[in-house]
Amino acid sequence: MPELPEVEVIKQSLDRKIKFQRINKIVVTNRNLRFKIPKEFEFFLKNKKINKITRKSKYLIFNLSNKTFFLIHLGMSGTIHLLNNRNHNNTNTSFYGSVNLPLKHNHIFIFLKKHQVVYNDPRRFGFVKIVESKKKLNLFFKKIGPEPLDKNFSISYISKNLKGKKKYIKSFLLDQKFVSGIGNIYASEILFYSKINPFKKAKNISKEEIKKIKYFSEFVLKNAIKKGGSSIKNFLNIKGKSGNYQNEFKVYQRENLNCLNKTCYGKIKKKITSKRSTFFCNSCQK
DNA sequence: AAGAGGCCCTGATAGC
DNA sequence: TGCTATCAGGGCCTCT
Repeated sequence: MPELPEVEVIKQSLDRKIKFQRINKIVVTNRNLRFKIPKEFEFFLKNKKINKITRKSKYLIFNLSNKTFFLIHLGMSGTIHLLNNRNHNNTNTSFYGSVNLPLKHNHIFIFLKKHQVVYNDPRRFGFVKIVESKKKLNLFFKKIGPEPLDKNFSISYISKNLKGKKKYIKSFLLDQKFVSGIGNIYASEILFYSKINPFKKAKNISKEEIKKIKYFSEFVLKNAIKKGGSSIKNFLNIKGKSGNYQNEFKVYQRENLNCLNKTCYGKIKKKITSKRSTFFCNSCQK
């Protein structure tokens, strides 16, 4: 579900609300996420203070008091719910008095002094990870490429990686080892702004096009963050509010509609590659 | 060895 | 109404 902007929105509000609180208790009701939650998970988190919450690509990172870390990846359908202890009675009813916690698929409950953090994930493609040191954290993220917002995502880095590659440019944008944080929605959107056909092979992407990819990757993600992320189905920030970026989509889920580029009379097409829908204008994306 | 596809899982929606 | 098929914001693993 969530790509970088949605995770960033969650990160910002979580950091504001639960920073400096201590973890009093953990309850795991289903350990079978993408990876099985290890036995020592609860012990690892108990009594640790949350110093701050950060983000790297699509991962939420809880920075804990003893220089350890706790990561959450939301997969396709994961959501975080924050319950305020003042407004509920510990029986999963409501938070902030208005939005209900889903009835099913609440797998992890983290009890803090003032709040409860609840991890919900119907499809269970998400996962959590405990990391014992900064060194191990760096090692883990070594497998993952720079974000579009990162200065390492440079023209020369992109050129070097695309060189001679037969893979479609869209697959590249989805490859987290090359660039991290972009998912299926924003890949289509970025290529539309860049006027590049998603099925163009990486080796045929020109220098000018690389510049556009770099520019619009950052542009699209930053805009999406500003709008509170995209809410397609069930993305809500921790206050239960949906994002607005879905109203800005130029191609995603706009199959057979007119191209929104004012000078173009094309229609938006949908094509599947590696089981993922790809949306594009076959007239102005060359 | 790069790159495509299968698979993990539940829920919403479309079509008959 | 009730069934079946298809599709979803992801990423790891296997096969060619």
